[in-house]
Amino acid sequence: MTVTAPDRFDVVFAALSDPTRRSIVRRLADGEASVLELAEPFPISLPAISRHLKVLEHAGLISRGRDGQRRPCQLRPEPLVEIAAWAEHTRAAWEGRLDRLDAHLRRTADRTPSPPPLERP
Amino acid sequence: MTVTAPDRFDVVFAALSDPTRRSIVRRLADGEASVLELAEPFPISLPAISRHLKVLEHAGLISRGRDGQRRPCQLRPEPLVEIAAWAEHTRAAWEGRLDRLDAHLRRTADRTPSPPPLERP
DNA sequence: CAGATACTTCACAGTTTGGTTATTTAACAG
DNA sequence: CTGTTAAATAACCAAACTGTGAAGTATCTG
Repeated sequence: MTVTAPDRFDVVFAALSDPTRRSIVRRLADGEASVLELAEPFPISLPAISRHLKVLEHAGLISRGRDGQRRPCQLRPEPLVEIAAWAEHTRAAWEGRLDRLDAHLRRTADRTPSPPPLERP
Repeated sequence: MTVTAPDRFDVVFAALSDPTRRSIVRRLADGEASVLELAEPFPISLPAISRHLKVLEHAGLISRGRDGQRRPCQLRPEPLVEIAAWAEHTRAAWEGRLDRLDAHLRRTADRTPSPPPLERP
């Protein structure tokens, strides 16, 4: 049983690759907001915002409610946690490599005064 | 001076939005590899891999050396750290919100048996 | 009912992306 | 120099993405 969903990563990373959408996500971290409120800072049309929101929703990064004629958006942090874990896990695997561990030990374990970068003629 | 580069996030998230490229990144976490070695698991052409690698390089996720006629690729973990930090920071901001803190306290602090969702006729 | 407000959906245009095959460059092996 | 291997580049194509303005839907307001 996998802890992380199969391939929502595709759509989550894709969703976050757009600056407008990242900005919206950051905005929603401060609390829910309506579509118009979210659109306000951006110089693009409302339909464009609407589609950005659909992308974010499809990625599981937001959920939308209904409050009268407004459709308030809420951040859903789970995908953020998942991608952070993925990135961290990958970095950790990289850091755990023997060769790099080796290099790291060489740099830190003894106090040899940092071997000069082997100047070439 | 900013620690994180201005908008490499666009290109980093975009780079990671492709499953082939994520797979390559994971592979490189286990150590450097040549283009042919990286291409081996995938059913796509070598030029396609080459372009994937260019995308990853442009995102700062890999660097490439030269060893004879091979061009070994190496993972560069910095962007991974940056996006993990971004995601975590965003999640932390969300979690820090008063309303959610409030809700959280209501759920945990006292032991009221979860008020039924206010059924509507 | 007739607006007005808050969005969403539609139809279209320009750009980007991910793949292909064919060609080219670089380094090694005889 | 010749051939082979590793990889990059060029030219092209179909699909997906991001924007637009116009029209449609849903909810409040009078």
